[in-house]
Amino acid sequence: MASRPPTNPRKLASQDRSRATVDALVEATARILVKDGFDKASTNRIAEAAGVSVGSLYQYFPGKEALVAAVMERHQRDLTAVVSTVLAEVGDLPLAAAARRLVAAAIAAHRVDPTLHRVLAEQTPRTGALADAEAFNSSFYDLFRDYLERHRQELRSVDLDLAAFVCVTSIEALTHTAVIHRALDDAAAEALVEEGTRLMVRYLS
Amino acid sequence: MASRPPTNPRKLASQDRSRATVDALVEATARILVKDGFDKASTNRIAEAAGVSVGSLYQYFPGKEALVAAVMERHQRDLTAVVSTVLAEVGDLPLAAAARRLVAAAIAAHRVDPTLHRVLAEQTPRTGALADAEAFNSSFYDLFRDYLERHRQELRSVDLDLAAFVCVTSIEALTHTAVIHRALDDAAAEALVEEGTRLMVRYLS
Amino acid sequence: MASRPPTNPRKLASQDRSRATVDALVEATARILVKDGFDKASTNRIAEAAGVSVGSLYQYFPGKEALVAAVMERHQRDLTAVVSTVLAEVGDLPLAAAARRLVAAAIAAHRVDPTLHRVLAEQTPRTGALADAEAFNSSFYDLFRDYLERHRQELRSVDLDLAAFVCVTSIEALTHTAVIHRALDDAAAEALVEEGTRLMVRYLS
Amino acid sequence: MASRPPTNPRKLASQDRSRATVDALVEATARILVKDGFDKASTNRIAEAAGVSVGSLYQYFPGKEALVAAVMERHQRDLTAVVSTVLAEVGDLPLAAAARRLVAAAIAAHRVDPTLHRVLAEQTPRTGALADAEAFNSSFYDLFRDYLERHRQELRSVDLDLAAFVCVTSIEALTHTAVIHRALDDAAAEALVEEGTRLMVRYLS
DNA sequence: TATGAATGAGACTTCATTCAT
DNA sequence: TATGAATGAAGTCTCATTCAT
Repeated sequence: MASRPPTNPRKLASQDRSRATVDALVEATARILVKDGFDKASTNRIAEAAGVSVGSLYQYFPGKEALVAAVMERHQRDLTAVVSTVLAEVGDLPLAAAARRLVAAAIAAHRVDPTLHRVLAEQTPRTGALADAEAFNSSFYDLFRDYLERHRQELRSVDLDLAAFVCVTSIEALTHTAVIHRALDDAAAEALVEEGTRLMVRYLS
Repeated sequence: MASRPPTNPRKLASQDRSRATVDALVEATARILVKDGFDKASTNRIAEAAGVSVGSLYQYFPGKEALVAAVMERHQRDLTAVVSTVLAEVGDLPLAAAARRLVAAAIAAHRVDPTLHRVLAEQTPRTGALADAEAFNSSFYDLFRDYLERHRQELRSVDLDLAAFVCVTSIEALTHTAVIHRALDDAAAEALVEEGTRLMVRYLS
Repeated sequence: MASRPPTNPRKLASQDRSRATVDALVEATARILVKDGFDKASTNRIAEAAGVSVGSLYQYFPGKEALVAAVMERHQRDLTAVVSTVLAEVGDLPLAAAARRLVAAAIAAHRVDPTLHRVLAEQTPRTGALADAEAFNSSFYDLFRDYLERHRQELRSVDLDLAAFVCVTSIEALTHTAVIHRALDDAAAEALVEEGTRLMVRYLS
Repeated sequence: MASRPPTNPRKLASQDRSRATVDALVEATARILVKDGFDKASTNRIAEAAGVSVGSLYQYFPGKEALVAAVMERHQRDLTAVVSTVLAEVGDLPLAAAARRLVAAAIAAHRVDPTLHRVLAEQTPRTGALADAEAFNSSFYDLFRDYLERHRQELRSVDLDLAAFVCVTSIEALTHTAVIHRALDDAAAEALVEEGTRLMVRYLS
């Protein structure tokens, strides 16, 4: 067997290697964030945990902030995945049924990686590059606004942007606070879904 | 009888001096927090801004965290003052009227020192001593629960603790997000009061 | 009963008070030295432990060094008391008997306040004022030289100063090292007395 | 065959650089200890004297203590070299001759770097990591015990461990005190050798 | 004389970032 | 491109000492 043609694969290998390094760095950042908190997450420690030299770290990220931002984005993607899946499923359901599923999904989303979520929410200064990651729930607004738009006839007449803002902000605050600051057993979660659903439904209709 | 021993006056002078130093430090911390953000608020800078030596700072506060906690508490006291005043005023009003005033009060509270509020919310890691300051809105829960208790007959049958949690958390999130992340002109504020009121009233009745 | 004549007693009272303060400070210094070591013995802590203000401390002692020096002197006085008592008792005994008693006394002396002794020996920098307190065993040299002088006829012909130096230094090192760095049970102490005695006696005769 | 991968040489260069930094730091520590004493030996000053940044210092040593410990070890190695050389030379000589050479060697050892020796002995608190360096003369015990073992027939019957302890401790104290606290001219040194030898020889036989 | 608040030099240490190899 | 030794500004904190009251 001859050796594989070198150029393309080599480039690919190189790209893969880059990709792997980037992933390892983001992964290591998340790990340290969860294990030791934001303050202890120094670039040197992250590089070491990623099995990479600090020099390489700076090859791929302009600094610590960028790494944390990457973690935030990845986390946000994970959450969005949960929510948008549900939204797709309930797209045709009437408000009451959809609302219930959505509140439940919000709780589920907050349980994806609660420790990371907490560190990101409580210890990470929303400054500089991180300030933008603060655009946080913006994808949820959009997704939910879409739903509302398509179910306009079920709603009282209302500014959809405002209604989406009110619903998303309230539900996110409710589920966040409940999951992060209270021990949320199944019964409590059930009650929370109940109340959250009522809050949304009665507000919108 | 001989003239009184100078002990008491002396002690008082001493106490005043201490008090003045402590106040100057807390005040300086707030100023720097607002002007330069959490990260720039080093103990040396705070001491300098307070016109006091670092040594004195450490005589009264174990570190930066304690200073920021003191600022948080002071800020929280200010907010609570606004809200509890209104709650006292509306104690006898029916739900709909009270709710409107309360939502307005929540917005007013968030406008007490918005920049400080923002820094505290966005840049201050809730870690160590600061983690407890996270007991944040607990005074609001209590105050509002009292109101609900006294107006029970206007409400559907509901767990008051849970209802208070839902209302306070939602309204606080709504007003916080609106004031902090959106430029809230008077019209928008008016609309927000409208929506917030509706959210609460319909949820509770 | 008339009040006592004021002048003299008052002065005395004052002197007593001074004396008491000085004693309290030295005592507190020793206590902290033993409990927390030299590094933790700050003037503020010493003053507090003595129930006295820092200001007063500086009224009586020029600084931390002076306090430690006072503790050293007091300790040295205690040790000297032990040794000189024994030397007085054995003044007329022949060398062999006297030597045995003296070595035993050296061990006893090292057991007077072993922790303080250790702190003084191991943690206290012999610098500045403390360097002189280093004149340490000088009183022992003198006392022992006296003994040798009075028993000259039992000794080989030898420079008494040199002989005293050799004996005192050796015995002190032996007992110090044994007491401080080894757990010295009764059997070991007995053996040490035996060897120390032999060392001295054979050296001198 | 392609040219060898640069890894090894590079690593070596790296190692050399590290080694040089470490050496410079230890050397600088010793220099400052000698010139200014223990108290003045701050990490910043040491780093500066070594022509290295503080950061580098902390890359290799956890703190001042570790640096001083390294100096102690190096010094101890130097002393041991002197003594063990002589012990090797006199291994076959009879006690009297060997003893004389050993006492002389002890004096010589104390003259290797007397100022450093003094600083280490008088100003360096035997605390934390430094407490262990206190294992100080243990190598001398071992070396000397070996000699005694091989010359057992020349000795009275005696516990070799105890005898080694007595001899090493005494001679070390004698020479230490003489070199450090007395100006030891040649005549005095000669007399000291004489007395030290007598002390050991008569004690052992 | 006593008090203790205040001082501030300076010690220790960390960490984001650079750069020679 | 990777490496990791080196950098040094900057932050945290302590403590001997002073001095107004």
